[in-house]
Amino acid sequence: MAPALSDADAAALAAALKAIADPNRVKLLHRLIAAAPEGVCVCDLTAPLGIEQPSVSHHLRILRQAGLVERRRKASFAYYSARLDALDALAALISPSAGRA
Amino acid sequence: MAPALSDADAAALAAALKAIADPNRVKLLHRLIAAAPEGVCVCDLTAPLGIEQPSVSHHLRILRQAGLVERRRKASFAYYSARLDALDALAALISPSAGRA
DNA sequence: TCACCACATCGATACCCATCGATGTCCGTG
DNA sequence: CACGGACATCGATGGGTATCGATGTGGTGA
Repeated sequence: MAPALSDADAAALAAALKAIADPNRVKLLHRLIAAAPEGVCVCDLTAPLGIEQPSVSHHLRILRQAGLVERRRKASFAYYSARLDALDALAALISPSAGRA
Repeated sequence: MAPALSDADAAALAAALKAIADPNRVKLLHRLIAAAPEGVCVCDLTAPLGIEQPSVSHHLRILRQAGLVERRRKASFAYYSARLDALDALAALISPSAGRA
C-alpha cells in the first residue's frame, strides 16, 4: 500500500475531503448520486436545499473543481451528475481495509 | 440505500468528513492506521508532522471527538490508535457502490 | 431586435479554524 | 515534597469560506 504518503498526497486527499465536508454539499452529492447516471439541473436543487441559487452554484463549482461531479449544458440549463468512480476512489483512500488483500 | 438523508444526517456526515479534511489530520490518521492496532504516543507524532505539540494535540482531539481515533493513557504518555471500523463505515457512506448489492 | 430565463460571477459580511507560545495538569522520580 | 517530563488547554492572530443581493452572460422565443 502507500507506506510513505507525501505532503502532496496528504494535501490532495485533504482537499478532496474538504470538498465534501459541508452539509449542503453532502446533500447535493446525495441527490446527484440518487439521480445517477441522470443529471439534475440547478433549478431543481435550489428549493430542496433551502439556499439561494448563487450558493448552489458555488457548492456545485467546488464539487466540480474537486472532480466529483460533471456538468452537461443543454440550452440555458446546466445538468450536474455525480462521478461515481471518483467517489469510490475517494472512499477507498480513507478505508483502511481497502488496501489489504 | 439511504433514500431521504435528513438535515441531521447530512450535518453528521459533513462533520465527520470535516474532521479528516485537513492535511495534518490525514497524515496523523495514515500513521495511526499504519501502526494499527498498536498505539502511537504524541511525542512520536510531533517531529514527522513538522508542527508543534499543541497543534498535534489539537488535531488528535478533533479526530477523537469525531470517533475516528482512540486514546489509551499509560503513565504520563498518551497512545493514540485509529478506529478502523469507524473509518470503514465512513468510507462506505461516501461510496455510491457501497449501498448496492 | 428585444425581452426573458437559467445559471455564473462579483463584492461584502460574518463566521469558523489552524497555528503557536505560554501556561496548566497529571504522574513518576529522586 | 520538590523536580521534571508528557500532554492538554488557553488566548491571540491570521487566513479561509459560506452566504446572499446585485450584476453579468448566454441562449430562447416572440
